[in-house]
Amino acid sequence: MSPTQAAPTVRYNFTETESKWQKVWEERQTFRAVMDKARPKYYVLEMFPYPSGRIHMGHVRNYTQGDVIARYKRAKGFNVLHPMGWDAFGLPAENAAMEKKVHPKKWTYENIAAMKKQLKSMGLSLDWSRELATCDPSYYRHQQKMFLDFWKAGLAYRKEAWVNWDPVDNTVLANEQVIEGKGWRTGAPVERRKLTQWNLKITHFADELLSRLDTLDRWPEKVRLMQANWIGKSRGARVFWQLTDASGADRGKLEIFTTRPDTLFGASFMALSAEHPLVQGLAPSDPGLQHFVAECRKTGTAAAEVETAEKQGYKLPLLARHPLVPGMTVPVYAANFVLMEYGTGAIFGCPGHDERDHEFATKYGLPILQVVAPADGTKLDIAAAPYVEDGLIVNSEFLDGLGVEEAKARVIARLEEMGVGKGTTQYRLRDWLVSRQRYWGCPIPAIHCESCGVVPVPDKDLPVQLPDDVTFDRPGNPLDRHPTWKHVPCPTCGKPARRETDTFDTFIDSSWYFDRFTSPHLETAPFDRDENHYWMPVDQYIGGVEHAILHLLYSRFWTRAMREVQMTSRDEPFDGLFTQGMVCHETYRASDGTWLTPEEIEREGGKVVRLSDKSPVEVGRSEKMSKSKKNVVDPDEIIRDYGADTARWFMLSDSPPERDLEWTEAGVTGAWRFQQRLFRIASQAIATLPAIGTARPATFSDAAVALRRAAHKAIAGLSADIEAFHFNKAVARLYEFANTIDSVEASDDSTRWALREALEIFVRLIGPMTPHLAEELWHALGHRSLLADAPWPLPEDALLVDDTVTVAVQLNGKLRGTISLTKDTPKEAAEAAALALPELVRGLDGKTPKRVIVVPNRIVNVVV
RNA sequence: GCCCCCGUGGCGGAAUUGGUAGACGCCAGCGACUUAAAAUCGCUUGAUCCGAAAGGAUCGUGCCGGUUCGAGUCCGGCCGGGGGCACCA
Repeated sequence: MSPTQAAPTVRYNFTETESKWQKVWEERQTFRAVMDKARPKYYVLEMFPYPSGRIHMGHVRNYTQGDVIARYKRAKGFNVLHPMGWDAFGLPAENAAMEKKVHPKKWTYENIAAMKKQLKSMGLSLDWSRELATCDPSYYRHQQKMFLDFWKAGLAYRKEAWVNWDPVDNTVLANEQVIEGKGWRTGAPVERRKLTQWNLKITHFADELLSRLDTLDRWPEKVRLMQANWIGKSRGARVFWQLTDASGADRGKLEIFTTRPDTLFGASFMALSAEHPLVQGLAPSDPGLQHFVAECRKTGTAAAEVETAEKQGYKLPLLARHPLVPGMTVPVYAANFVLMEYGTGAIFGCPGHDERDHEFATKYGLPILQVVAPADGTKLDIAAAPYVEDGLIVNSEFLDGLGVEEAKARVIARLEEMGVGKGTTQYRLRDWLVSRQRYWGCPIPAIHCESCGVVPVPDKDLPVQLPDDVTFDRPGNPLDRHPTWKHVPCPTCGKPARRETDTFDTFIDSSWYFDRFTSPHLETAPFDRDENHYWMPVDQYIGGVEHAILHLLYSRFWTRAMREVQMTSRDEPFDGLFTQGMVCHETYRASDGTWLTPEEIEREGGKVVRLSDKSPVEVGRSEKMSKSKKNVVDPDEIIRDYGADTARWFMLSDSPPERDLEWTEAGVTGAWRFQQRLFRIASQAIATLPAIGTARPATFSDAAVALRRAAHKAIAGLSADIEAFHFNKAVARLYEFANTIDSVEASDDSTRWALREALEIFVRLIGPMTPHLAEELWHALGHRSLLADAPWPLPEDALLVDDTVTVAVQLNGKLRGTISLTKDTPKEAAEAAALALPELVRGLDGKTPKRVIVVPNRIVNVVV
């Protein structure tokens, strides 16, 4: 297109334009979701943020992806629910209270206000009327009620157990929140403490949580695998061993769990956890054992420690009678490598076929028996190394000659017959420990009474509200030391009693917020059944992979718990899940080793130097943006300098959304230039376009047809890309389409008509990604309605297929050239055309083809 | 240790079911416009070799091997990077 003479450079004023359209969307309540059973719904949700104070680039990426889906589905005619809220309870608020002397509530709500403003500047198609914060009593009162229902149904219980204690946050942690022996937030090595704590019975659903993973076909394989491993199902057997003391007197039964009952004839000792009740019972009268138990407790659970820790045992004054070999007894040990939490806290040692047992037996001079032999007859030195592979059973009476799997079945049958064992399934998953000794969380609605025990808070007294007047001048739980809050009469007998001062793990808050979004203002129940039934499940959930186990498993559990108490009939909360990658940036280090922010450096030639004194800077690899490495870029500044559309466009370009994205200055300016270029192309073209609604020409010029093909193919391609979360490909496709539009010479009426069509399509296609620019251009094209309300364009099928195709011609699989053929040219004709290709003739060098393979519309391969 | 994922130009990355490897973008280089710069526009850009040029040849998707008319894609074995779990019996 020829620019008008001396045309001033058209500049797109994003600041003005973006706030203009944001205001229009807000005034018209464009994105407000209302239940309409006549229309298909689509629920798009991004994991809601913790109100830390400012949004970061990870949020920008997450919400941009969600917004593309939401706006696209909306244009496709779905009734879209796209809400936003705040995961507002949690420790940072308490830490701020201690450091900055500001109340957690004030701190949290100020952060929410600041972040809401930031999110609004991104131009997200959110229904803000459904906003919620989990720290609001109007939210957590329902949570307390649900917990009481679960308690009544036997899904919540109190138990004394060895638990993980985070010494920095001064609270217990659930198993899922201990990563490599360290607290998930603090990174401090966790300690073992024996405490009575509230638990939710997630293990009740272990099998279902595992088997239903197979049906979640719109979840990443990786997440399903991680959950499956976490649940950790093992088939095996429980075996009962009769215990005696040295004199042969009966000392009761010992139950062990094993996944290798086939090796039972190889048993040479029993090992019990130091926390096993039997050991605990013997310890008081045995100072040596007491000392051993104390030593075991000291050993941490950190990976490095566990790896290097030597196997230790303490021989108990007991013998165990082999259930299948009359007269045979084995010694019984307390051992440091047996976990109380798994199985029965006791194992039988088979050193011939287990690494750990082998190490233990070698150390204590216990017999090492071979009961499995390699199927190929290879002789083994079983004293030197255990044999853990598959093979045939030997030295095992009725099991001899059987394969491992068959032997397992046979021995279980025999154990059951004799009443000394049974086949069982064991899970690695433990119940969810939900008590936290912290203030800024949802109070657990229970009351401890000396005579009545632990009693639920009556419904009429809900919600149990957090008191505001608390102090943070000392470590520990402010609720516990509050002068009056915990002192209440027992609801059952009326005598003085004590309120539970622990609060819930904040992962409970996030286990049902998606349900609450379906009727966020309902006071009488967590949600309206009808609304919930219409909107749920979440059709597309988007968030970080770091919640693969934690939040996503807890939410799946909570949904089932609600089903158990008849609140819903649903099994699964999230139909589709997408896990986005992190936002990374190069790291910079000054010569003195301190980290520098991207603003503190500059590039001079090929060198990177410090802005302040031009000293050299060491450029490190790209890592996740983090305050400690200072490699952060503030979304606010990007939006101010380049606009929300540029930030969004860059987030979607280049990197596939599930992979990590490297944030670069060059990438952002590139995205910005494209916004400007688009605006220019469109603005210049619009002057030459026929008026809106001009009748479609009867015939099209070749140029017009080519443009129309490009436009309609772009619709089909882009739709497919968005549905598949291939945003980077969608962006590339839009670049190509823009290049095509830019190169058009609109020299006749049909081409000008096609150009308007192409621009209108283009603007609608970029709508989900750069909504402000798209809305502005839509308006400039002459539309009076909002692009946000415009339907997605429909491609004309006839324009999606080409009438000529380029076919590759190969000689022995190597490309010699290409030929242009009409689509669906018969094989014979294609072969003839290929054989006539000069490059092929030259390559053939007079030889006769032995065979010609023709793949229609694709390739002709000539073999000699 | 066990389980899983990923290795494609200077970079981010494309490439239906095996069928023209490198789309699109970034960076870089050259040129146009300009007094100049910025902005913008145009061209070049996997490697090596032959040729003045047009053009041509060979190699090339981490490495080795296999299946196939044909392999980035499938199979086997290595090497490298990342993630999850971890004394789970």
